[in-house]
Amino acid sequence: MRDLDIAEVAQRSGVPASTLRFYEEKGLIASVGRRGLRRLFDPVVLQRLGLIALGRAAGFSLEEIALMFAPDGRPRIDRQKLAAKAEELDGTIRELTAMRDGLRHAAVCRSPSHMECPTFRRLLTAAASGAIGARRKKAALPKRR
Amino acid sequence: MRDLDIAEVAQRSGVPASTLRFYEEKGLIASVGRRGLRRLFDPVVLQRLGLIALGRAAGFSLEEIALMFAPDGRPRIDRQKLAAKAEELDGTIRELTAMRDGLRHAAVCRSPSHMECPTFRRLLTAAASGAIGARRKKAALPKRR
DNA sequence: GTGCCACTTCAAGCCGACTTGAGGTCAAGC
DNA sequence: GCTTGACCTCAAGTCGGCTTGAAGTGGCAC
Repeated sequence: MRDLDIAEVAQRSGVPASTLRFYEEKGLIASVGRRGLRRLFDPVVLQRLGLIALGRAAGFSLEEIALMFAPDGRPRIDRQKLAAKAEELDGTIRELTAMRDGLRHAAVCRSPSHMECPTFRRLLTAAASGAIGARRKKAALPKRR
Repeated sequence: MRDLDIAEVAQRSGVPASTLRFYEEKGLIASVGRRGLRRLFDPVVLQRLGLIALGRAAGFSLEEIALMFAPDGRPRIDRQKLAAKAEELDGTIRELTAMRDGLRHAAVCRSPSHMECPTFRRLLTAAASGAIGARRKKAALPKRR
């Protein structure tokens, strides 16, 4: 397949051109050349963008993701890091599950005020102790066209 | 109990003084007066900080949390919002669970490269489709002294 | 050959939740 | 009464991941 210009990559990947330039600047992707000023990308960049999206979804930072590609551009995915991230996710899942159940209870609880509900108060204690202190970003909805 | 100065509140709550001032500015907490320049807080602020921590842990923004207190300062917690947040968490939990399982598999997978592993490729597809696009913040470790 | 306009660069802006720093004040202990 | 230093204010900085805007360029259709 022939090389793609940035608009084509954007269209096929769903990643905005501005983000592609940003990723190139950060060394996450590379263009194979130019036609005039315009970047040309090898179609293989699409797979790479997929890996980047996966890494982001798994909670890796762009910097961490960058380290997962060898200088030659081949993925060099570290199984230990994957396992560590899986463990991290597992912890987060447990916290979120506790929080979800607590919220669900609080939402239907018949105590006159939340302050009098033991379940709510347990949540409060847990939050104060930092046991469920994970701060999460809102899911940044992928802008699919 | 007598009023507390900001250092006492910080110490008892684990919330830095700078954050307490910030929260006051945002209307999340209020001081009851001053001794000279220094803020004095009613001890009830500690409970309030607990609620704020809980809200943050549940994924509410400071702005949303501010709306959960009536002008008189009493919590006015909306059961619908709690239920909605619980649903949101539930979705996140499902995504994270899929991701965790995928990562775990990828970490032990015997395929020569991740690209040849069907499980990994499935994850890739899911991430690309936005089905698991939740971006989460790292848990901001509570600075307990 | 010339006009269009999608691309280019570079700097700056944005978001949320705070933190940091400079410079000022004042209650309390000596 | 004077020093001390913990507090005060206000502005600016930080972090990550992008987006936006102004000003420039050059390939391609006509």
